[in-house]
Amino acid sequence: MTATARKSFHAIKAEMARRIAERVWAPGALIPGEEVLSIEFGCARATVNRALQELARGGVLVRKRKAGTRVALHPMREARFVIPIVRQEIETKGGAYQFRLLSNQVEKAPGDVARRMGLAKAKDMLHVRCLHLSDGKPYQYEDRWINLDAVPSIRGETFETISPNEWLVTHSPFSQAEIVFHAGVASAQEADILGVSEKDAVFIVERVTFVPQKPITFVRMIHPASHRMVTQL
Amino acid sequence: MTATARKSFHAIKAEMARRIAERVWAPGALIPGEEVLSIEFGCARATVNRALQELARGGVLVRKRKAGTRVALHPMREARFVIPIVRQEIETKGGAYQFRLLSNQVEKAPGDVARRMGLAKAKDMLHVRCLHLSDGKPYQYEDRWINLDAVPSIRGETFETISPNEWLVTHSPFSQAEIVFHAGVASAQEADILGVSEKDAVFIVERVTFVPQKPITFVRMIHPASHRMVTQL
DNA sequence: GACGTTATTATGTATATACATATTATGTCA
DNA sequence: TGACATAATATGTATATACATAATAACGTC
Repeated sequence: MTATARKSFHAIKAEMARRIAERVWAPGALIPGEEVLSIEFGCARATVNRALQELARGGVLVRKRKAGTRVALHPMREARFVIPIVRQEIETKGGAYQFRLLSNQVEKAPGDVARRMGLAKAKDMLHVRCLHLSDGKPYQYEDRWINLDAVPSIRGETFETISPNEWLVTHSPFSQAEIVFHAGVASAQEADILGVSEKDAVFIVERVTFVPQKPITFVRMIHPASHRMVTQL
Repeated sequence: MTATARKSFHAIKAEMARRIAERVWAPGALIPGEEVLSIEFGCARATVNRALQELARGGVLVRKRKAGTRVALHPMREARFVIPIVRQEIETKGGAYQFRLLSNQVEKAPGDVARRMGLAKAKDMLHVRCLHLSDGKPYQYEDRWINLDAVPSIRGETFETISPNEWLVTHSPFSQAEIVFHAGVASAQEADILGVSEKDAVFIVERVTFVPQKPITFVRMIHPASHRMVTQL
């Protein structure tokens, strides 16, 4: 590092992160304005701005017009999870991916499913159930309801070579989603499918996806208790 | 309203997101270069660049120098979770927060805890256990090990008015973390503390935080099965 | 045709400038 | 004093320009 400090916004961001971590800038403290910082770092205000904005997005800074920028008092740090398709998730972990279609038919959706999708009353939907395996062992049981009004072209699909998961991500991108994670107990049927004991703990992910104003699909994904969802930040 | 009615990068980003969602730009397809897009939208290249970069960060676009920008083939969408302080989490949900200190002493850390923190051999650490309650009901059982070398000033703390969680976020910001989520079964002790039945499913979050090269704390947070972790995107 | 070198090109970043916008601080008048 | 209009200010965004960088395409040599 030469006397003329590196001035890429990455370096500036790192230096500011260091100051926050080492409490040079204490939690809650007002830090210098962009103008001042740009002079200190010997760069343009836009460069400082970009570094500050990224730190603010990460939750360690709080910015308000006119009021200035301050170090977050309660750093509500945010973690980012990638939401891959199951096949990729398994293959990334080094497993051999397979999936097994368990059922695929049009049915009247139960009330709670319709409610989760924001629909006033139950209606016919495509109900697809399948099991994803890693190295031959059950990895995830997927129980999915698909709104045929939103994705009519899925009607004839047999899902013999492609899983509904993958079909949907490549044929019907969504713009909004709600994801819920929780722990639960395996029902008799679920335990049987996943090859675990009844009443065993399972890791459950539920996801509803939408295009503006229109629900596409509700899916409940169930993993054996051995599953780990990991993230770094 | 034409596509070029507004030219803020937000609007441009939204328009491009729409084109991706509606498959005007199909998955895997190469989209026009920044120069071309800036002409189409009637704005500067920098504006298009910002919109494209944000979409790329969100995972719907993949950019490579010289090769250009294409729509992600397998949109590894990313979800963002805020990691709030438990107290905030409870209060945000409208609960009355309380916490109860269960134990607070220096002990030799078990081997698996030391390993999780990247330490070669076990050593003395501060072991703090406490229970966080929402409206008087057990919400989270926190079992924490703190590396006294990294945070020596915590030694005398009694945690009578402030939880270790809150003490650490305000006194020792971290720069890296690894977070693991999974489902498990409550041990007899855990079940007793959380007020659930033994063998009930529980939602477990484990987190190790570091300052560069130095582990600060390992914490295991256990929620009753009724707990829901929710995110939108 | 197989190779290493060079040119080309799309994105990445920096800069000065300008104006927009939200919010606070200030001043005025009843 | 209190309500309300007005000025001041820090951040937010847009723009034209310039150069950096990575990856590909083109080329020439053997």
